[in-house]
Amino acid sequence: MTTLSPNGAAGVRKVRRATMNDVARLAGVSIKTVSRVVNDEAGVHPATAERVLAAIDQLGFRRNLSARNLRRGSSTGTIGLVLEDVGNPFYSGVTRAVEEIARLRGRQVITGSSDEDPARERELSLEFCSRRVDGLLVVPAGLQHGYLVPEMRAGTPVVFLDRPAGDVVADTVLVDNIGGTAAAVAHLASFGHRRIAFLGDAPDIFTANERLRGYREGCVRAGIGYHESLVVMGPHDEESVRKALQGLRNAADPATAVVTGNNRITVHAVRALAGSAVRPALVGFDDFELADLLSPPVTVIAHDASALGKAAADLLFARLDGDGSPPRRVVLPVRLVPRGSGEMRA
Amino acid sequence: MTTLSPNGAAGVRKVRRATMNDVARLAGVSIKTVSRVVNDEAGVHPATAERVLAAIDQLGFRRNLSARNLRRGSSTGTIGLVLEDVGNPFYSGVTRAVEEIARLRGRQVITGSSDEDPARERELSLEFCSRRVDGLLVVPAGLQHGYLVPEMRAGTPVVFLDRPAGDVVADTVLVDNIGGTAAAVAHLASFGHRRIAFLGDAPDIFTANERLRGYREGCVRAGIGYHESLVVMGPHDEESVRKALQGLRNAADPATAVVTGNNRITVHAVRALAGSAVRPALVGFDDFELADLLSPPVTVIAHDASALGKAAADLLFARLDGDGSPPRRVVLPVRLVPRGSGEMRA
DNA sequence: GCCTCCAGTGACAACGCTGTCCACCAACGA
DNA sequence: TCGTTGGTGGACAGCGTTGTCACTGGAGGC
Repeated sequence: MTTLSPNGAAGVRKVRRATMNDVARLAGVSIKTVSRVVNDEAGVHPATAERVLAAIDQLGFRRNLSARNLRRGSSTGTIGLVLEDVGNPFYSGVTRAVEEIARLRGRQVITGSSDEDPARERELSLEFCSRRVDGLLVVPAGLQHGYLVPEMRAGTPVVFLDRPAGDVVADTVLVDNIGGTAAAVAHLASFGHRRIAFLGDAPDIFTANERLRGYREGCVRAGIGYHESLVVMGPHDEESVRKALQGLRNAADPATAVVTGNNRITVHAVRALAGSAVRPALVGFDDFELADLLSPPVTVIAHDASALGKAAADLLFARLDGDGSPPRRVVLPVRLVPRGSGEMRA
Repeated sequence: MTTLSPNGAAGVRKVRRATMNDVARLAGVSIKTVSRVVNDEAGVHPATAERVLAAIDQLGFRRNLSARNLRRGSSTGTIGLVLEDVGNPFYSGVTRAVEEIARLRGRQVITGSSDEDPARERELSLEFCSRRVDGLLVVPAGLQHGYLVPEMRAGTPVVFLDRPAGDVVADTVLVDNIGGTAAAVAHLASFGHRRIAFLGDAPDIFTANERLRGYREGCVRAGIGYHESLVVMGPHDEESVRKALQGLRNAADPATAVVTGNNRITVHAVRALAGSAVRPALVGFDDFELADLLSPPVTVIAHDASALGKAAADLLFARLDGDGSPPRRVVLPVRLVPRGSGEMRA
């Protein structure tokens, strides 16, 4: 059993790491021979290799990948992933899927959360480019991505996911936001609902806006008309969702059903509605764990975080493999999962 | 509005990126002057700087951080995070917290999921070391970490989190697993429960084992005794949890309460119990979203993923700042959140 | 007029590694 | 005997950057 303090002699920091040169000196061979051993190249006498390996072991040598990649001009073996918040279950699912694909291709993933801040998104993306990532996956926070044009032109493929880039034509993987909310409205209307409200995120967020469009289309198509008074958009913490629902209930002609624009809003709504006797029907965008076990359960528009991540990563690697076809836009389908969240009118 | 295909001339890949040399040639200055401009060093004539910046812009130059770090021998500005699964909400919370601290220190985070596979954990950790991460955060999957000793000795600080390292004395941040399950048992016993079961994960997982110990201690302390027949340990998918619960219910002296060993098991249990008329009281380890909105709500032992990530990252950066004190073991407190999940006996 | 000083600039080496090319030494056939 | 081959090993350059140091020319002091 080895037990060792991490710092060797206490207080000593920044020990110089052993280099191939050190190994070579210790083994009494040239640095090139060490390189050959480390890279499993042929043409080294077994006895020599043995000596080199012993020296490597003794010095705790580990080859410096930066130097190797610099010299070989080869890829850094890294891909960058910029998203809104790794802590959000949806994006962590995306991250996991990307990691999985990257792993199959022998790449590491370096992530960063933009927190919906365009400046931060830009900072992260460019930082990753400076690190010479082989490719970049970006969930756009802002609307301007001209700053990535030089990077793309220089050969770093970029794939946008969940939202499109603002002013650049590039590979993009989206989900069918419009179809989703339209289906939600159709679903509710099929149960006789005519006063269907929409609670969405800030309208400058692409997905929020698309989902509003889908909602509107759904209303028109269902013949129940689009009424602005039934729409509340904006940043949604628990309190504002509660207020919005209150307003919709107290109106002259109250809403009997609500469509929520993303998982956070849905959860806030569920919490706000808990315990109240008269509850509007609820359909939420994004599925979430335990939605089926609430009472009533929550009908949702489900889309798959890992499918999104996988599609984007696959596209990125296709580009890395030399696919030079025109930029693609992939739209992943969504799926209505009916769970009976009060659609049946009393 | 700039619109540009990412690949420039279709099909052309791997364009050589502009280097400082290219910029220097274009601007008609020496490479060193370009370096000075890029690094905001004093002593460059404004007009010269202007020319250089124009060239940089025209070529889409971005300094190569690998080369820079190699030359300066300075940090790579990266820290590695090896965990079980970024897709798990608990670990994604950890990731987010680590990212946050890293960001304040101007570092990027590179993550990898081990999937509870020791070989994969090792592979990821060593890969990160080859990339010369400034430090490493590891959620151990295995019990042997001697492979990290050379890295630690070479000056890469390593902090283990959530679980301790197997055979290395090193910085570790844990949560109070034993205290947590003990408190859960005490809580249930205070409501008169005497037949309290425990459903835990595979016992070779450190946390699972600790939580079992806490459960046992709690039972003994509450004077209700420890009965092996009330304990089910092992890999837990939904089906096996369902069967275990059935077994506990159909026993001669059935359990009236259940303690579950982690969030996944808790969720499976909730699902298995849904709809049944007679339900045991339930206390779960790990809090989870919407636990309060289930009926009945679920009492939990809560611990904070972001607190764990933050504590570990803080410790790592303290080491990077030169803290050479002996390895520390930090144990974060847990908190019982009573929600009334059937503790009251009928 | 001469010397000093300084702002502005560049030449060069080196970070750790690998690709290229060449040297050396046996053993072999002619 | 010589040239040739194959196996083994090393010298050297250079990836893209920065630290060191030295050079230039014009301003200013005596």
